[in-house]
Amino acid sequence: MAKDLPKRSENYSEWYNQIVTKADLAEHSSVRGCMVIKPYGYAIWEKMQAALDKMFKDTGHVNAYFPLFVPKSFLEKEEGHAEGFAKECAVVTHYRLKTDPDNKGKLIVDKDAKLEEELIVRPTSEAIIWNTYKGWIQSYRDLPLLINQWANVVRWEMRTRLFLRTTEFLWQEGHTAHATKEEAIIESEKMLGVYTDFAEKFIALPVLKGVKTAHERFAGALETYCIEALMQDGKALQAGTSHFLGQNFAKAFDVKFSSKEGKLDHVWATSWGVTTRLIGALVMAHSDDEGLVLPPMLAPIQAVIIPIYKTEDELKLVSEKALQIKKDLEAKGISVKFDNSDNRSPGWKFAEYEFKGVPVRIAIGPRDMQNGSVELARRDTKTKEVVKQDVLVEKVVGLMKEIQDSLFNKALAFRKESTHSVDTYADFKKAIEKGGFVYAHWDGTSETEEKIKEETKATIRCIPLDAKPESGKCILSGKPSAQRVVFAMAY
RNA sequence: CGGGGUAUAGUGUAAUGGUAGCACGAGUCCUUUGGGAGGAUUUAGUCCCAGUUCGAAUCUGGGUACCCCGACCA
Repeated sequence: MAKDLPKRSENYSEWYNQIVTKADLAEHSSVRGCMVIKPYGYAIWEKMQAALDKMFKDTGHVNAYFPLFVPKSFLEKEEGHAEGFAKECAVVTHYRLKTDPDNKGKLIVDKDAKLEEELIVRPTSEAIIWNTYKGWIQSYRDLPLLINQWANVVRWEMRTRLFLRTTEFLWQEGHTAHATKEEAIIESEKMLGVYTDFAEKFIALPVLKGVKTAHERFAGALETYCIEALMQDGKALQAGTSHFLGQNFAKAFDVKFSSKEGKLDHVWATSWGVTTRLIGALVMAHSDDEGLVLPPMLAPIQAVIIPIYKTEDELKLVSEKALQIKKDLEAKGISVKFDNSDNRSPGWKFAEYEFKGVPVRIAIGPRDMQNGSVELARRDTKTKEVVKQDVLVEKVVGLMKEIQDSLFNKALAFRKESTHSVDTYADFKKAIEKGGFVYAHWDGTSETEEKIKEETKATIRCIPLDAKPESGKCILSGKPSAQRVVFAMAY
């Protein structure tokens, strides 16, 4: 392997780091904890954005944009929220620099330019948004208010990893206001459903829907819904969250509406988000020891055409055919790259596009010109076949769906074989050691949850929404439990 | 934020305190092209700031960044 990629089985985290950097998705920037998302990685994000944005619009949401800065006093207003985020905030204290009189060419903070009130770089936007919503909502006629924003946020993390956890990251955050509790709960569950559809249909990643325990709940929420995915190393990754915020923010920011009956009441809120972390999930879910594997629905390049030739004449003939194929495929909505660069050998190109996870490769050379064929290779299974040119378009269109489905089914099968149910603490420890999702009974207390985390490092990923009630005994305390919850080692 | 480690050309790596070298890459030219082609030639580097020394990539102090292990987390 010319890229010298470590095997997943030998060093999973190094394998991940190298795929991200060598497939040109992202690199470390010279700013601590921050990454540069490179064009190929950003193209994946743009495809995610396009798909999600449509799903949000289709469910009645509109986009808006709120400021990057949050006055400290706003962040303070919702107590739980403030406590939860205080430890990881970047704070702006001054608004001006000046040249250093003692050190020419250097800039220093101008002490005279201290802000009256510090500004927090948003770790999330509830505070600034609810402060704004106060002016927008007076009547039940203003509700529901269904707004999303695409933005960057900053959370000052101790340890960072490309896409999975960086100091600054990109996301979308939906913030909605409703007249009734029921409607807000329906909204937060609906958006969890949107995330589930997106994960399964686009990322080809099966996810568990559930609610977080009190301990893992979003700061300021009454209920946090989540989708949890399983990565190939057996660790869980939270892929999206949706929060039912109750009236906490409405009360903190005094957002009231008058109902049809003329009664004043605080509105009910939700917020929900997914981040560029999804790109990390995508990499860890499908890629293999040969590099990145992208599901067709999110691949920036869905098919690459590589010409093979010896002479100029051959190149001309092959190019004509290749361009025709490109046009035909594009007419079917498939994004195609024809790589006719002459400074790389075909072999090099094969390896390169394989590493970058392009789902389908079409090679066409003089031999194919004679036979009316092409060589068609798929990235996920690494299989090749020779197909006739006249059925190629149809074949590739079919492959897009086939590869997408196959990736999902493979991930689903992996999750199935990595999911276990246990009834004793000893079995639990063994199962956690092996990795994967572990269903076990839990007595519902934070004490038990924390003790299990201390002893095994496993956390409760979620209380699954679709689980059947099943009475049993808590694996640690032996106290009664009404249903199993999902434990795992997590990112 | 605590413990440990690392920092040399675009990348990866060498160099007892004494001429900074090698490979890959990149540029140019020629031959090549059905699974990471070959030759010729050119290119470029000691993380930053101090200190010790006749002399520092090498020793000392400080800074910064990255990696690993913990605590925190989308």
